[in-house]
Amino acid sequence: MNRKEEKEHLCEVIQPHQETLKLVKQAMSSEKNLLSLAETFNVLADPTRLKIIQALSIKELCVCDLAYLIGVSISAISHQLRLLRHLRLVKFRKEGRMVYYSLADGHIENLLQQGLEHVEE
Amino acid sequence: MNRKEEKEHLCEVIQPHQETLKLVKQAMSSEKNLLSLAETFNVLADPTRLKIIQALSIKELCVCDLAYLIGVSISAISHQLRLLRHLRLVKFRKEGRMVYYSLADGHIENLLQQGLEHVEE
DNA sequence: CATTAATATAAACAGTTGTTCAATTGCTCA
DNA sequence: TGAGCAATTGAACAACTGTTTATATTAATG
Repeated sequence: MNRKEEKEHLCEVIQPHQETLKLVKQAMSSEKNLLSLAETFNVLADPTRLKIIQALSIKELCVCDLAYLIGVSISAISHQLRLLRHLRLVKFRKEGRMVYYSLADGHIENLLQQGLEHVEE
Repeated sequence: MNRKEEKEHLCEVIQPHQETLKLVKQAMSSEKNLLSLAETFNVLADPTRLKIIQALSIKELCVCDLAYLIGVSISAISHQLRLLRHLRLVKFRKEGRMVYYSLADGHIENLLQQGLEHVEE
């Protein structure tokens, strides 16, 4: 009747799995870590950002070089760079009216590298 | 005048960066690999899928257990499982009217593990 | 100082994504 | 066989994302 308390276990086979659930629950990472990890992977889930990160892992580059190299508009690159900047994954250096970007964080570079090894098999 | 050929290098400082661009271009992964890698990371970019994958990396589970464990509806879990199935990342085993899922691919488990190490620091 | 070049930013748009709701399948057991 | 349950599926919807277009900012250059 009261459909408010339906967040209980839904299937009827509670007994056999109760133990398993307890076990798995204990072994799992914290909600906080999992959310944060999902965010990190999300950064790498877009081809443009992936290319930016790989390019910058090779060499410091200006916005225009990145746009040319990757083949998208300067505006699009600039938007992605802003995102990466806010996540503190890239840093920049101004030289006259040009802005040179480079990676600020070794972690993301590692993840990219490890991902590539999986893909290249 | 002819604005069709604007896909050339847009900034004027072509000379100094031409060499750099050639260098970086050579060092970068193929378009195909990068797209495929972005797709892989994309699977891990959603908290629900991340939790499903981690849970299954610990133990085989039925849909209902996953729903209960992760705290989302059975339908939502089932939709995500279909996606993971199509990507051949999970496999399943039917037992009566219940379906037990487990990981089909060690790669994704490795990536998850390596990601966690980065986050947990 | 006016102009032009290199970025940055804002608003808008199309495409995608994850969830919910409702209906359905396939199985078990009485 | 038919009632009930686990899981699947399709449609619909809201939220989000990446790009474009247009405009602004800042610095060199003549």
